[in-house]
Amino acid sequence: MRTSSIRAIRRVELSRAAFEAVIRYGLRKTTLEKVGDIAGVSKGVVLHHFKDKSALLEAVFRRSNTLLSGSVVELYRYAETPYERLWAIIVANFFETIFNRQVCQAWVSLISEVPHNTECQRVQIANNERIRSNLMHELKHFLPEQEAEQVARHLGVHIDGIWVRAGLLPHPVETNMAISEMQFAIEKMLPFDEISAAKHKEARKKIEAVADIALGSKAFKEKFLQI
Amino acid sequence: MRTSSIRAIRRVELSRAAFEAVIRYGLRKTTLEKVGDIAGVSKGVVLHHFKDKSALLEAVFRRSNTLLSGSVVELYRYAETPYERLWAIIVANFFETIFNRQVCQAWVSLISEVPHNTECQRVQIANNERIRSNLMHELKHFLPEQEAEQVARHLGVHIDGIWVRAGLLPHPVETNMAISEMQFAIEKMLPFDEISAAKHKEARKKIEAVADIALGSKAFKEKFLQI
DNA sequence: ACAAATTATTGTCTAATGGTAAGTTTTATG
DNA sequence: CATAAAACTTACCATTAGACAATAATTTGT
Repeated sequence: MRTSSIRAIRRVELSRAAFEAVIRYGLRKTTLEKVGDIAGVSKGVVLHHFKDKSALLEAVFRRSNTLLSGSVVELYRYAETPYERLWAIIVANFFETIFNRQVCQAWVSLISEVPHNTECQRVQIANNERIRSNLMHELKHFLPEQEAEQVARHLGVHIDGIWVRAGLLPHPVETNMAISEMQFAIEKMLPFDEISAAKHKEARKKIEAVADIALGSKAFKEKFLQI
Repeated sequence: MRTSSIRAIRRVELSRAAFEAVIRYGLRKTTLEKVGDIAGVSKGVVLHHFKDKSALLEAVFRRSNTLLSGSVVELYRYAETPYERLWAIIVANFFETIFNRQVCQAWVSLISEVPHNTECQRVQIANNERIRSNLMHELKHFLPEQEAEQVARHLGVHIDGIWVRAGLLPHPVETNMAISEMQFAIEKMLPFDEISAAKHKEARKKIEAVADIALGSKAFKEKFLQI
């Protein structure tokens, strides 16, 4: 059916517009009319496709999380060892396309919706759990189960922390800076000898190179910016 | 003059009411009228004392940060060694009075104001910088300058991360859990032998005991809940 | 190809909200 | 007590979220 496809397209257009509105005006000053203006339609259309403002924000929230998890999945495809997969998770979470001042600011604005919106809560928890489980899967190769769990939780929380900081600080946080802070934690928390240090270094380098091609490609960006 | 003191009292009452409103309804559903209701005054009074809604939220933001830094300062008074001062910073940031689901949720809601409100930004940055500098001061006793800086930044960011998680998760995050997660990071990032391990353990224990008395006291709570 | 049904879109209406401005009461001070 | 300043109230306006009905476009069944 094309009807449902049109509906799907409109919903995507509108949540993109809402995302843009949150970036431009902040959550509190984002109105349905401004969202409509950005999307080039009237306010009524927005409410035709989304039950209410909360439902729209839910969609925006889900959209930005899909962006993130999509990047991880994409980079994962090129990672061949536990070292590389670990770095794929880190690098994907801080790649410029999604980790930049605007997106982080929007994310910081949007999470304020979580405490009083169970659907956003669900999305957020699923997202945390996914990253934790991804990390856990790789860390088991380097650490005993119990310690791997602690490190996985630590790294997951720390990713959130860096994102919040990036959204709150007035100056942009460099991708390289963020990844290096994660590396600092990994070096302290994983067993490090000359061999593993070299493997980590190599893995980070390879994954960063792959990311520029895989996540930076026009094809991937378009796939993402449209869906 | 008593006039200005009345004004000061009202501003405190109103920002407390606004804080309560954010906890109850979430930032987006917090209206000036609801704030007035909680404070037992009409909406006009709120706007008489605060230029507009942004100014009110700024005050709420500043108030919650004062709560936090006040706890650190208070606990610091009882800490006598670098170990104890380090743990005072950690424990103060996660003491039940300020680290609980409601307050964390309110904090998560309020930080969405930061990106588009320079005054909130100023407060937030000052707060981050204060904690970083506090940590740095103690960590210099355990690590060389450069590494101490990295660890200080890491711990500071991680505190934010735990706060965000506590605000986003549907179940409460235990004080003990949060502090133990910080301890995990400290154990990994500071030099640990039998002697220092014992000193850390002792310091944490002492400071936690002191916190129950110093921060849990009725006098301190009243001083805080009123000012 | 065409009528019926479904879907997209717009415009209108209401209640609630942020904010203003004018007016009233209370308080401080000479 | 008089007067000025501050605290507070009320009435009001523009904007907003959201409901709803009317209209245009599009798909589907025949």
